Amino acid sequence: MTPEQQLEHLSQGAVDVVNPEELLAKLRTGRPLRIKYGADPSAPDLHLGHSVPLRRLRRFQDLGHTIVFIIGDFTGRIGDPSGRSKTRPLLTEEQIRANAQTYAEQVGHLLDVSRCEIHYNSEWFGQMSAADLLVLASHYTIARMLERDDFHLRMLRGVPISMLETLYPLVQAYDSVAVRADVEIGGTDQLFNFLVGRDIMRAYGQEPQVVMTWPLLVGLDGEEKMSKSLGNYVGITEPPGEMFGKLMSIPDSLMPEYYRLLLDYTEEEVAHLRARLASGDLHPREAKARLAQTVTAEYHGAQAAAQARAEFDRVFSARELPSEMPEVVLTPQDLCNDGIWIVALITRAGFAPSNSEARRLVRQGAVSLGGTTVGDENARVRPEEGVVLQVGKRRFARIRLAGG
RNA sequence: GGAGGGGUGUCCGAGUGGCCAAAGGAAGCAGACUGUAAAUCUGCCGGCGAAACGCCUACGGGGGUUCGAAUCCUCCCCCCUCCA
Repeated sequence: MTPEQQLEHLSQGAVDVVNPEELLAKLRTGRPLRIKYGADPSAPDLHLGHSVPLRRLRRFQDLGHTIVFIIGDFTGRIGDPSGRSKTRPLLTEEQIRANAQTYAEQVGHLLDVSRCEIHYNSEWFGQMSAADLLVLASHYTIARMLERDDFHLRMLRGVPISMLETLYPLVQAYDSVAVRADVEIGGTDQLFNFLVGRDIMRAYGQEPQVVMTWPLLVGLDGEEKMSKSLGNYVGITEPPGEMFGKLMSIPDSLMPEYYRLLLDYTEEEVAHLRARLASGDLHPREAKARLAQTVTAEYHGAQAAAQARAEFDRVFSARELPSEMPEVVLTPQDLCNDGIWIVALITRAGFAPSNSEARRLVRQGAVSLGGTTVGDENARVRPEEGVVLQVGKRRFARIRLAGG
């Protein structure tokens, strides 16, 4: 590939490239570029949102460039108290190592980790003196820091901003200095931080990194960005069935975006997809199933993905029982006298966190045993071996009777 | 340092002495429908309990006033705004 072609290939779908000429110049040197990617040491559960930039990193890697992961263990150990509602728990060194390990494993689904450089930013911040930190801080101004949209809004809304938070962008920027990054990539929410990186690199006499950002993947709710804390995510290590099912639950309106960010559809291809959906040429359900199957296949292989799809059709379209389900073992004592209380059975199966919740489910007609709805919350039941308890549309368990 | 405002359920947010397990919204769950765990509509949505207009827990934390407090007093912790 010529440098021009590489530029084209690498920036496909990017929102910001600051700036393309610099990247082209770097590519023309022919040397492997150093591509920085910051990893959060507190979130070892990678999800499809992370996969968007990770897939871009793969393109860089495939072209022979060097991926430099930076694990923010230094900052992770300080913790940021300003998170208002949820104070982030401080991480110990062991936790961070463990997280980094799982992180690497998960990234391994998308990249050749053995060819990546991995750094902990405590490598350089651990040595840094207070004086050094002040020098770093002197290179930036409060006014510029508060330009950041996030801070700006918080100021307007009266939401607290800690001093530490204002230091974060600088710390992150200095990471770029430490690893001599050529390019830093991430989500659009990182644009400001990345740009601070350019300024700080200049301040330390380095050529500024090229900054590239991609859209944030919207979560399953179709509203907020995908994140673990919002619970609207698909983890990349989730089993095929879960992954497929979760993807089938996205609002129809989200499909084009998912095709674009997860399947690398170009604008033209996305437009074509929209057209086919609008004309009725392609059924939305079919489009979503293909999306779900393709994504699932990327992490679990084509066969597992096809199975997940078949299973989904079976349970939700044909309303049949899933081929596999957890078991609940009942002992003779559980069934003593007149059987087991239906509510107790539900909580035993783990389908409700409290008796009250289980009662509600029964009242709402969500519970069935062996295909027969149990509508009386005070009912006592005496299930046979192998009978299936179903709660709602998607929770199933097979009853097993223990010997004696 | 001074003055003022505020901390409510998973989240946002009303509530200023009993009618408050606490309006409303979001999320979540369930039912109907369907093309799916989409969309839409309806219901539920602290716990315990056979049930109760029953008990327990809950409105930043402690103490107090009162027959009775999310609501009043007091001390403490935390946050915001303006001034310096």
